[in-house]
Amino acid sequence: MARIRHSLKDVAKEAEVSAATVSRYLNGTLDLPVSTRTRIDAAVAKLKYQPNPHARRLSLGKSDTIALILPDIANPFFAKLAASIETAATRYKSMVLLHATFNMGDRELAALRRAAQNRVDGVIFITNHAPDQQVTEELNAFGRTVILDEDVAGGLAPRLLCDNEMGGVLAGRHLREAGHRHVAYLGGGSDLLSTQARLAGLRKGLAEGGATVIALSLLAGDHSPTSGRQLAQRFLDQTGEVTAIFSGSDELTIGILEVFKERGIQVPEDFSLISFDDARSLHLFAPAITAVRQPVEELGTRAVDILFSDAWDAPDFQQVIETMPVTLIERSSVAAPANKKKQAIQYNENTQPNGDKNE
Amino acid sequence: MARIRHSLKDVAKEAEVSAATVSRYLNGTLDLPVSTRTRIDAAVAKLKYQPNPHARRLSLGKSDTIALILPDIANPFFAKLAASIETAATRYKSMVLLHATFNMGDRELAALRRAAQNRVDGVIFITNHAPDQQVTEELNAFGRTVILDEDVAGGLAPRLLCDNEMGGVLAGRHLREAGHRHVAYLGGGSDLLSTQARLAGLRKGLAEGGATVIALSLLAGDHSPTSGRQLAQRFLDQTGEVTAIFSGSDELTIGILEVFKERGIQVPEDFSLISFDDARSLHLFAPAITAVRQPVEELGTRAVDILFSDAWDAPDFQQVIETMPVTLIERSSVAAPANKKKQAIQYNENTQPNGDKNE
DNA sequence: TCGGTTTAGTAAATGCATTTACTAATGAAA
DNA sequence: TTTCATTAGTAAATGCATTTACTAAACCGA
Repeated sequence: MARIRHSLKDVAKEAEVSAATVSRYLNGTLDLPVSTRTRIDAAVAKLKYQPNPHARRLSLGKSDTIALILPDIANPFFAKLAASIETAATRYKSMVLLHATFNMGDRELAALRRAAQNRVDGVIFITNHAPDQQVTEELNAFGRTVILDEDVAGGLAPRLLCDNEMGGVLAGRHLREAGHRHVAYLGGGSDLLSTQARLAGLRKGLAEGGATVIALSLLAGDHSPTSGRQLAQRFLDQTGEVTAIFSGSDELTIGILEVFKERGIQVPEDFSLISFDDARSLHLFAPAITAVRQPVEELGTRAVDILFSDAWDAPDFQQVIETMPVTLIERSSVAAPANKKKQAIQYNENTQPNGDKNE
Repeated sequence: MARIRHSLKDVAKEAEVSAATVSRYLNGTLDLPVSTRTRIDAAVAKLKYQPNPHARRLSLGKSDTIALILPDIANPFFAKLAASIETAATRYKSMVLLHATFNMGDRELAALRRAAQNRVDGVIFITNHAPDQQVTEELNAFGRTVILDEDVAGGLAPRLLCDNEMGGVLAGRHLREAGHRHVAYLGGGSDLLSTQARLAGLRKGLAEGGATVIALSLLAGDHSPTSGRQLAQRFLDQTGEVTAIFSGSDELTIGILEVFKERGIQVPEDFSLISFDDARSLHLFAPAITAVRQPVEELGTRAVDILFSDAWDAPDFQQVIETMPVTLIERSSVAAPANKKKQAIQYNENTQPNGDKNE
């Protein structure tokens, strides 16, 4: 029942000094003789004084708060990211305001506006689609944003991404070493820079050593099990010679596995599979799923560190792109390609032959 | 580059009225003739006026913000809860401040204090351990808290829980019907009311129809894979006649399955298993895990509705306990008990751990 | 003792929206 | 014509911490 709130003025009266004195003493901007100090301390203790944060923020124009804008906190990858961000923010005595956008432009815009309006100390922005111009503008207008996980074309802010291309390379190399030559990438939208980087990496990894490979890419709008299901269905309708799948996220993998399970398709017997993110408990899946793991924790921590770094005035800080390494976690979803005769495929426009070195 | 911020005064000057007029008009507390209205609208548009939220909050003493205090946002169950809470809060034009406590009393205390200090409009409090007195006091001192998911003894706040006892009953009944008579509950601390309710339910469900049963309970401090591993290890050391396990959460289930996998123990051949929460993709596990599902989404939405309901002045509102129904999702982790009385106890120490631990 | 420097503070302005209590002017009814 | 009611507003107080610019007094050295 700590009902009555006391203000600085009350403390000042109690300690028989001015409010300014109390404020400055409490903020360490004023040295005082022991006697005064004692009186103020006593008054603070007696009245259980705690500065009113709203007044404080009004006065200081800042909020001890950062905004975390992300597609969906129920997605385990973002949940883990959020966890490490929250923990890191606590170290900077900052609180975290959560905004889920579901990749909808208007929500992204609303969240950004709200953040700016609230004078948050910084924004961590994560999106899974190529945001429209308005969003980018709002983003750029706000001074202190870190773009995390997915690049935003035209965004004027430091970026922190995982090494998407390397992820593709690791997957491609691993599949090639298992004997695969025809691989499908089922992933997020083709307008995403991460998609492009991963695909490029995949091709590179597959082609290492001069193998002739085909990487088919089926792309979906978002990283969700629902999209995964759709992609899996489309994939099964036009699989051709493909023997392995590189999935763009655990979320997609879920959908893919669901469809496979329903149709009685076996991994890795029928198709090998590599996932991306490794934020779910893939090691307990049937079969345990091999995946490219993003360094989730490090990404979150580092994003906050960047936000609170004092390099923001540096000339090209808004241009900085930082990349964190990914690792391949080998489990049981990759095997040698099945030796099954299938009908020849017609490649549609999505199909891109790659590599033509000698062999 | 929306650099210059304009205040109410600027708008007033521009529209040639007083600040009070603008404020009252904007807040709908003042009817104005069209001419004045037009001038104000024009001024607002021209200056792109947006009220300074800090000033607003200082003035109103409220914050359009609720605090969500939970053990760990990386836990999928809480992540889903957070997602539905955030969505619901948005409907009330409220933002969500995230605080992870890792079930540590001091963090809970700090988060609660911070919330109170920040004059948040409400708190949703989730804990997984029996909080100490200080926490309970702080909780009670704050006027508007909903206790979610796990009861807090002595807490003066409306509670919203799932029907834990019914969860136990459903599990017990299902296991009994499969032929099990000796079941172990591996769950959270015994001081948790949820644990007691589930155990009671489990016994009830097992005993229905007059069967003689034994429910062994091994309890751990927290709902984490690490605890799950420990419990599984302890369980395997003293399993006795037990043929089935009821796990207190998906998190514990993860740990249990990891240990089983390492030791080559099969579910459901060696032991049947039922999990609680169903917030992970248990349907893709090997085997697909039967689980008691909590209505996560409804819990989150309802918690927010309670927070913003206007029943807070009602006499016994602080005493209300609301319960939501759970459902049993049958998958493939429950089978008839193994017929192996003897070998149940001794497991070869030399069994090779093979799976990787996630993390 | 003069001039300069610390020491120990303080008054007042700043950040800004909200709300209460009030006035001035116009119109309408008696 | 007087009076009441309505319309169209406004001044000032409230919420509260912070910071700048300043003073009064004590102290120190020459």
